[in-house]
Amino acid sequence: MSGISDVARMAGVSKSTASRALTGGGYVSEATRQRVLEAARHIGYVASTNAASLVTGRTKNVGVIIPFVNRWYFGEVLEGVEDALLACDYDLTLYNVRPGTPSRSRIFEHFLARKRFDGVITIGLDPSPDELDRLLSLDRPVVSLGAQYDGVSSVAIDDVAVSRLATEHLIGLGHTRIVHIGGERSADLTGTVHGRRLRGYLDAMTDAGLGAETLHVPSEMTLPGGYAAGVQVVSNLRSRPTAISAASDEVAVGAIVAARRTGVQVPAELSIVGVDGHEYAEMFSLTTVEQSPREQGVAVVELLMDALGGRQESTTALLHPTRLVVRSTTARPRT
Amino acid sequence: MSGISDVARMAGVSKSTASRALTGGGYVSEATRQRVLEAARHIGYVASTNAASLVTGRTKNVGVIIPFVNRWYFGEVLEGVEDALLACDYDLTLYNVRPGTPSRSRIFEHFLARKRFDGVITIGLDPSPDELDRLLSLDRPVVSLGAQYDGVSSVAIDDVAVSRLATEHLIGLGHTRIVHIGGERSADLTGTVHGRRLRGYLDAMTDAGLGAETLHVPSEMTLPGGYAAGVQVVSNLRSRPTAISAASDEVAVGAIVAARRTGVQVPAELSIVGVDGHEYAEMFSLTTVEQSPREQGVAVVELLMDALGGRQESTTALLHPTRLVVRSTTARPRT
DNA sequence: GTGAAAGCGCTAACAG
DNA sequence: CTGTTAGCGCTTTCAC
Repeated sequence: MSGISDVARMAGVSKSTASRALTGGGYVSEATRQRVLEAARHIGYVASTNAASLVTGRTKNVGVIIPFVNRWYFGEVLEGVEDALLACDYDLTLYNVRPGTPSRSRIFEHFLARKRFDGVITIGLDPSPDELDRLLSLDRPVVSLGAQYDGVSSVAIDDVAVSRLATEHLIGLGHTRIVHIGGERSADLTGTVHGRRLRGYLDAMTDAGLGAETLHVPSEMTLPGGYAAGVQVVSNLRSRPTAISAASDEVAVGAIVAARRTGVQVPAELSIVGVDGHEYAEMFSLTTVEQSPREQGVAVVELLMDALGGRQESTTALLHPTRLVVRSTTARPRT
Repeated sequence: MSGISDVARMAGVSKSTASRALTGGGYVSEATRQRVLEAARHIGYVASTNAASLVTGRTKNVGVIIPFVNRWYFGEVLEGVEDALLACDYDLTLYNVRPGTPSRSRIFEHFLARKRFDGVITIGLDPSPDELDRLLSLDRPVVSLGAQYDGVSSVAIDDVAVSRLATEHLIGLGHTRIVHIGGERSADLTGTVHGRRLRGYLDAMTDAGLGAETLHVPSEMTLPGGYAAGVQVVSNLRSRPTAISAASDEVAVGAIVAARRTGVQVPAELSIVGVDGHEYAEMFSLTTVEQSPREQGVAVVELLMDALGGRQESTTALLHPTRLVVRSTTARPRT
């Protein structure tokens, strides 16, 4: 448990000089700096971030608020964020706010208030007005990924465009009976990811003159969710579509599994396209629009670092460059 | 940014009395306590954990070291740990140490040394001797899940028994050509999860007099890993087994997907059994030995809390109660 | 360039 | 039961 005074004594300087040499602030002669560094290394000195925080107000820690850890997209983003944060010498404190759980409110009411971080990153968060209030009243920079609110810089995907692209791909192949799986029944078509993706589908259909053929089957944005919806879609032989536009890759994979269990070949008899660039896409012959969640994580950290580095006013939204790569395994409808 | 002195002033008491009332240490008259609490609530006072840590030495934070976030088992455990930690009023700092990455060494060498936690939880960590050294020299309680080292309390699964059970289930159905997918080629059969699971398979086969029929196809413990191995196993028609014992559910699901793409029905023509209790098991008709990773996460937090609460000597290993529930969808071999 | 002193916000003896 | 007095380990004016 050696402190900075030990280092100072060993190097034959005062605490303040040692501090300057270690943190890089103020003037220190090169010779002295070396001596201090050497001493620190020798006794394995590591500054108590705690004590430093107390005086500087900066914690070298950021809070990450994330609704799910165990969904592919979120897990992937989290790993990207962690990596990028480490590179900047920041620790990451995890706040897992699963919607509707008691821990979610405890986090917003209690844990965030401790302000053990210099800034906050929210991943795909859909905050209630109250939650948003608390977030903003933290008086720390907040950046968000995949959602936009006033006063918060964000990295955003153009969900409408992305989903539209997926749907247009299907239309381009000649499909007309295309159903969309994902989102909630009466979602607003702007405020949520699945809502915007539903919108992209609707837009594409309408533009292609297929507005009347439109069908939306709601589902949770998970693999089991996609499975359940897929079972429903495929089992109804009368209305069975020739293609499915899924709101996410997990949903799409679930739908594929459902189709296969029912004996429907994918993509031969049924074409399915998703959004995200899931690493399992290949295995399931899934056509998908690539998004690289990992890169999104890195991008949002960069944005936060900007905010921490003074640029306080940047509450502008930044559109993440979407790589619109469609893997071409989808089939034309049988005529 | 109101401090404890503001609360004290408002309640008409001294800082120390306010502190006692707030933290619950020492004697305070009920009347005073109420007055202080009221004042604190009124101005929305939240103690600076930082300052408190500086003097008490306790951070109300624990570090979680985990090699993967985006594998089902790990994600699930992480969510369990987070929940349990919140319930104890602890923050969770995430250290994602993917094997072989540069960030891994940076974490062990640099980040852990900051000691911003009261204790550490390692999840399925396979530390090098050097890493283990650093962990132990942290001078903080360390508990582990799924691995055992000297000087560290742990929650452990009986991997050998679990895998043996899975294999015996297959044998009981009448299978004799059973291959095991998982683990590395020359893994030691004690030090790693996949090694022990391989061992359980070998033990079961040997005990059933099938020692000569033994076949191990190595794979990464992931869905794509299981897929690749599954393709290999299924495509070799000559040696094609009638059943597969997989080292984890992800591997098993991968193998199932591989089999289906090759036109092999599962479980009709080929029986596959895994270990973990994956939530997708049902969807893939996977027979699995249930483990509830989430509960394991909770258990390991309990163990850490014990260690934090004084019980310093408890470096004993604790066996996690394994729920050996086999979902019976597996089929007998065709005769 | 370097050192002395003054806290950051809080808790923990120790008297009263 | 409550107030006073010291610091926790570090950074930061401000003289020198």
